[in-house]
Amino acid sequence: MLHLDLDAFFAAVEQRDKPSLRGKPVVVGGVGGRGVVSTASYEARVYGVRSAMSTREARARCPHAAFLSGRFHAYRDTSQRVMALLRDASPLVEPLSLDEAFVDLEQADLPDLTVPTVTAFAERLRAGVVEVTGGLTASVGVGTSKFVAKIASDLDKPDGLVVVAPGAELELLRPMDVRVIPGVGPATAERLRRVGIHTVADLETVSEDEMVRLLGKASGHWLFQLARAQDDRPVVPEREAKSVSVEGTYDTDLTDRRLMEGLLTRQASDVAGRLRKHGLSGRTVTIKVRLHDFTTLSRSTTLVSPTDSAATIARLARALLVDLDTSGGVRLLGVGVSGLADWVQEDLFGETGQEDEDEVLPAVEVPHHSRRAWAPGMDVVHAEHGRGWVWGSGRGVVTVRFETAESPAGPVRSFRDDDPELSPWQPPEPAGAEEEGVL
DNA sequence: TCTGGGGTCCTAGGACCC
DNA sequence: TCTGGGGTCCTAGGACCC
Repeated sequence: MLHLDLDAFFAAVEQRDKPSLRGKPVVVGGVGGRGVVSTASYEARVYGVRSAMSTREARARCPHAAFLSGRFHAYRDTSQRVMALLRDASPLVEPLSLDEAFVDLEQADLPDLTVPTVTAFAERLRAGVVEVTGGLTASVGVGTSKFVAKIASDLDKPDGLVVVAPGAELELLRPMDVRVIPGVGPATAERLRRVGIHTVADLETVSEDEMVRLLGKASGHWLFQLARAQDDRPVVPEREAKSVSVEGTYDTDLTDRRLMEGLLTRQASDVAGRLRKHGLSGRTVTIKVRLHDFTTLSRSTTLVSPTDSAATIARLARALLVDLDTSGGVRLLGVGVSGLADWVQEDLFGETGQEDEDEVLPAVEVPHHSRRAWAPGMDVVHAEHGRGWVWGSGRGVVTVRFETAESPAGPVRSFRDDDPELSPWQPPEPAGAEEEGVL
């Protein structure tokens, strides 16, 4: 297995494209008041600038660095060249991000997998990266598993190569801090530290039961394996997306609910656009709200069938916000869709492809249907309170959320599902296409 | 005015069904 | 009136990765 990692990728692309930045500290990341560092060039790292550090702190540490917000099309373009190079070398390539990938060497066209052979192969790949990227360097690790290859690629950065010979894995790992293990972050490391586990060697002395008690089922079993360098995960070239989301942190905390609703509406529209672009739709809509004190809340709701409609996602997102107390101020808002399907729901509301975000659904009274299957999020109804939409149903009760002029996600009322006051809104056409109870 | 944005995976509790 | 399990789906939160 081979793991390749492009060195200080975003910053390196900037230095490649702007010669004046070469040899100088470059920081790519959020440049706003609440930005964080995405990548620091090695020149900036000398001053202690690190990924995930606030840009404010990075500026304090290295005021003369160039602070850039990033050009993602350039990064994507460069990444694609590297991935194409890797796929030339082996059909089994698994990109982990724009700057990282695993390559299955068993599928590469190599005479054998001895250390000298894979070393020469890896050096050719590294030279290839410099060539196709116009001068970027990569660090590469090779080992008998993903785990070992990934750790190896980290050992001689930047522009390095480490090949771990079969059988040498544990000797290499044992003295290392548990934090080197992918999946062991600050919280897990702290839990382990409290019971006196600092190194992989320490970890190896813990029984599997003990590990599960300490870290839970999945992590416990997994870490027990990794402590023994046991990892047979295959290279998975294509993964299906499981969610699509958009979020934003604002320079000053939000307090205006109408503004929050407007921002969620915009984000919903962005999410819907990305869903459509990839031919996806999803059933679960989630909002994320980070309060002024960094408390992070999420609220979600699941539709009967998947949607890619900006109006539907926006409506649900705004309604999910209603129950949250945001009076202390909100620093982040986000909208996501999960439960993805690779098909799109028949256009229930007769909406056209280019729906209007602030579209007002036509009010059409239709005869009352008793014992109808009310579909949360999908059924729009009329009652004396105005137009509303079904928020939940079951046990003969339908909950309706009404849209009012003051609030797009207004008051909630419950009805018996045969309440004559409820009349479902239905698309004006097509005639004869009525599907009673089926949504 | 510490603390981004886009993701994945796991856990735990409750509803619901058989 | 008291008392089963197992499985699945949903929601909320949290850890983690790049």
